[in-house]
Amino acid sequence: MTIKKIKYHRVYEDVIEQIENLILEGNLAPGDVLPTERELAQAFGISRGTLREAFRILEREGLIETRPGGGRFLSKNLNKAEDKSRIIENIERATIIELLEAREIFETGIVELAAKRATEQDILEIETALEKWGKIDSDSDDPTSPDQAFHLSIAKATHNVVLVNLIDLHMDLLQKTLNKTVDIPGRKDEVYKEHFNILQAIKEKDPSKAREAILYHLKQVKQNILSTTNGR
Amino acid sequence: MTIKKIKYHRVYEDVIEQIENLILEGNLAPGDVLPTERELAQAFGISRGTLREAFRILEREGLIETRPGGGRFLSKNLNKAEDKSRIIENIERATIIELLEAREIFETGIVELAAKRATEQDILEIETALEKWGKIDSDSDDPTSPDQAFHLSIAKATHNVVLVNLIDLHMDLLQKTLNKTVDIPGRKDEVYKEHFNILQAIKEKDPSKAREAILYHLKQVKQNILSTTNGR
DNA sequence: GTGGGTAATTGGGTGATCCAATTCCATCGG
DNA sequence: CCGATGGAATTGGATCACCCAATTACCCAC
Repeated sequence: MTIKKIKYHRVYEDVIEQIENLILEGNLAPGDVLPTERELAQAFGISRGTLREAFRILEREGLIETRPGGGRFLSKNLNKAEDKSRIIENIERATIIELLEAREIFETGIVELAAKRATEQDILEIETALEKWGKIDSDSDDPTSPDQAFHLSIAKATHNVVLVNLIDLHMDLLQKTLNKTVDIPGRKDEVYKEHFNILQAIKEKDPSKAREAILYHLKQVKQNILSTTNGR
Repeated sequence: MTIKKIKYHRVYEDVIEQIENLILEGNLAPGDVLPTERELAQAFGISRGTLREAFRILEREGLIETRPGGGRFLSKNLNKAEDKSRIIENIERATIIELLEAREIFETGIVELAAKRATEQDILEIETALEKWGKIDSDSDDPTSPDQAFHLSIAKATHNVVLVNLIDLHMDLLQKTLNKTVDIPGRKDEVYKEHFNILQAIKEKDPSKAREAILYHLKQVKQNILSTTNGR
């Protein structure tokens, strides 16, 4: 039997959940005013202070708005507000396979764009990132952040903030798993070579060559990950 | 002179900002224990209750962790915690051009995958979504959500949660702008036709045909948007 | 040392209390 | 009759004193 962490129960979290449920069940409509702090506190059987902690969170998430002296009411765009944080949470729960698959799709697009658009300055930054990767020795504590930096520098060459941030997010989520693959003997040099080829294609402004280079790289990464994990 | 909205000043927001600054300036390192509630409250010159409201937020954002009876300490991965919410904010600030460009990249990948993987059930759901789009009349108040549903149903056919959520996010962000393009005379029927072609290609399990169909559709969408806006 | 018990510390939560902004309504003036 | 006005009640913002439960630190017996 596995050992479960005992999670401390916070009252305010219950309250948040209950209020969220009320909203989702449609018992409360956008724009509706909520009962007063004092009423709700009594109804929930908790103190005003605790209730307000819950409201602070709901406020931050955009579910409710507060008019001091006036009252609290549901904000109009309740669904979207919550969706956005949920989207990231959903992505976090994805399997590595799914992440890699998505990454393959948009990183091929990124390198193609980068090959078309990279300025001399962009290329310089990619080179710098590549060199940092070359310098790390395997005892270094965090070998993936240079890798992140390399892929990020390429994304930046597209001059598209959406693509930059998507890669950013993905590298973050993959980081823990990627760490393990660097330990594979000889893998570090291979990665350097693969990165080098990508850079080369971008320098030559050859989108299809860049595409092939990143596809090969991602294929290797995938293989290495699968050999060190069980796919989650 | 323009009239500025008077923003109500919440004490707890100040506290959050100050603590965040302390962290960013490096005066506090990951893992460090924070002073006790009582000490900090006194230092800030506020009550414990207010201070705790601030901590609730910081806790939710993953910056700090709390051990009841133990104390509060900075969580190890402070940078990432904040990054994640920032990533979405960054994407929200992107121009429409950038959004469309990114979407082109990964929606082509999505339809290709969908064409390979769609089950009969998936195709049924895409058809249903398409029919709903056919039924709306232009006076309807929200013509884009059927459009969203269509593209979302295709993403679902990839059986990859990452791709589903990425499309979800993008459609959300594009929604406001897309609304306008439907008003263009005759555009509604064209969109139906374009959607139909995409579905057809998926039914035929023909990835490259699906790719062409979505590329054509996105090209049209882009043109229509550019004709109704000025690119932001 | 090790284990266990005890006291101090710390966050969790409550309730009474005051303040400031908002809302509501009765009142007054035209 | 109707709109402006000026309190009074209401409501969220914040504080303070207080108690509880979990954690921690420490000392002592073995």
